Amino acid sequence: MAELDRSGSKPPSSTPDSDSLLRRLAGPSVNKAGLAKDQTEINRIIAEVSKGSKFYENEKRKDRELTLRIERILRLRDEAVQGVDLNKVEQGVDKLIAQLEAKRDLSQAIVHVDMDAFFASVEVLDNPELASKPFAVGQGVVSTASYEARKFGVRSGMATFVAKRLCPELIVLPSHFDRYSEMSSRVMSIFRRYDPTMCVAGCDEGYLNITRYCDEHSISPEDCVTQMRRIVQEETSLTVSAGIAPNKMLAKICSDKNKPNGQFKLEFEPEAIKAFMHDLSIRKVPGVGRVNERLLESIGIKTCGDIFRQRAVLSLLDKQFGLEFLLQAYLGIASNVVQPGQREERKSIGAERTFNALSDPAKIYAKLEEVATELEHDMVEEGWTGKTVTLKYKLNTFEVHTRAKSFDRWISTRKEDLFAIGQELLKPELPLTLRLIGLRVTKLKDLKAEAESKARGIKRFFGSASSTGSPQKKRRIEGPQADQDDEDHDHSPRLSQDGFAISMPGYDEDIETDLADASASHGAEPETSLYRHPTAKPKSSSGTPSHSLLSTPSSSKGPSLPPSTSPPRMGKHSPLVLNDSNPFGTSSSALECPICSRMLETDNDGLNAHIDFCLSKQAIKEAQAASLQTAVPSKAAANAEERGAGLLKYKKKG
DNA sequence: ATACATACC
DNA sequence: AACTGGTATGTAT
Repeated sequence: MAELDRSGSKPPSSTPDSDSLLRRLAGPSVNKAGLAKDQTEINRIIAEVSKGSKFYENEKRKDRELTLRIERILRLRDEAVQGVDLNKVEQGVDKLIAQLEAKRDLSQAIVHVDMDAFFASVEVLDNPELASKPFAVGQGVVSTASYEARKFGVRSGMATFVAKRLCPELIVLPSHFDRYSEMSSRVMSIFRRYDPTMCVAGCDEGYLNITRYCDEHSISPEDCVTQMRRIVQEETSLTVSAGIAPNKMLAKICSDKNKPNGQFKLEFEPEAIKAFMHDLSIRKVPGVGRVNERLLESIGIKTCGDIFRQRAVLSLLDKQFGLEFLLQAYLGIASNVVQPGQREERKSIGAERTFNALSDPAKIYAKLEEVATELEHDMVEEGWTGKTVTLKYKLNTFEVHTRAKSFDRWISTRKEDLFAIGQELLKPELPLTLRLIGLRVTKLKDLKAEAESKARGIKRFFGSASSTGSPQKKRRIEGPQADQDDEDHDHSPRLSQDGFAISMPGYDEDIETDLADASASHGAEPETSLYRHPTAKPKSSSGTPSHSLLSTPSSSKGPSLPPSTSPPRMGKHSPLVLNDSNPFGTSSSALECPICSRMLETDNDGLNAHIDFCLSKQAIKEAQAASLQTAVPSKAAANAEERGAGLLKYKKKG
């Protein structure tokens, strides 16, 4: 039954257990450093262990679909090539190549740093006995395997029961996210000594531009990185690998070259770079995963050098492969812009949870509510709202589906409302057996930025010019959309700033018990219900400035909407009784905050700082309060629909 | 606008 | 038995 498909060029007939399926099952991070066992043997064991499981069947399905897709592409290619002068096509591509080449910039020294087996290394710090033992971090799924475990074929992303089969001695540890987070911050702060504007890419990686540091310290990039890695090891006992190259893509590929505890510098010469890329597996290019690897392989592309050889076909199939992206990979050209991830770049926020398959709607809704609670927490904590809610669910067969709904108002972030929207999306699908449910909000609006700009406005109103030198306003020109990067097609991951999911057990807020009908819970919610999450941390006030507005959408991005907002409801206490005769005077001892009316032992600067803080909290609350009236109607409508006895009922299954 | 797939850590 | 979670992006319709 397990006949391997050894044909190179013809459409592979997807035998069960085809080569590609075995590779698929082996997980995304084969090709990673450190294996000893024969990979085909490993693949065999993995397939054997997974056989018959739902997961396995789903992988088989996806593999079949991929095979069909390849057949389609090959047909497309054969048609496209008909009666075409391939030389002409190549000439066209060569022009494009020349244009790309002209953009090559070798002036910046970019470093990609990557901590070695990060979670595992931290575990060793906390329990040295683990060193030299095969172990893995992560419960159901391996997050990180120790190098010892990797020798057995244990990989991140692998189910732990499979890993156990590959390595019966394997020790499986739970994750300790707080520890990783702490160590991550410590290491990152060392990196920042070399480039204060470094870009953190997940909890164990980052990009630095060390050009300036090297200039100022008259040190070579290699020595700089050697020193940096040594300091990390001295100060944290963690090891880091690094790649040094003229851009982010190359640096990332290079950091993998001498993986545990090593570094690699690429020559800053076009010829050296092209030679480096020429024999490199296409799979090493960030953005080319297993699927694209197989797609490209089907048209004869395994290495980056092959991109050039097949440029005519790629040009004809530009739509499916992305010619320019691949040519840049072939040339080793990519962005060298290194910036800290910007808050305003965030595109979505969500939460999801996997559980043992459930069919009972009540239980499914309970899970949905958990997820809504978690999402509310994150959205409030981080100050976001948005306009589109997407429900995601995974059947017990591992098939994934999504259902989305957009609003023309900013949605409420109350868990009851998120839950109601999710319920509305899920209900019509219902008789289902699910193993995962999730909610995600997109079309975001940054309530913190808004709050702060509001704070600025109010401050101005109070005349607190405070020339005496209150906290520098980081004036940041927003007017003319300053140049923007003219070529930062950044394909590199821009992952969560702190890198960690907050899915820790223990903060589950009380789950309200209205599973069936969320409408019960809102009507007369006292305003104070918005004041949950009193755990506001004072850190927030330092953030970035920005512009105004809240709630009503009008133009979703318009920078300068007039604050049609009601002035902060400081109402009751508004009289700003500052000090006797000198309302805006400089130094005084006891000042009353006009917002929260607390008496503060501070001077004017201190008061201003406090007002900033107070207003930003206040504005967030108001924004959320304002949006409360928003999403609710949709739910009301949904209820109306249901009650409306069959006028417009959702299609019920079965 | 929505659904789905792919990728990355 | 058992196969994550969060975010971004591209493509098709």
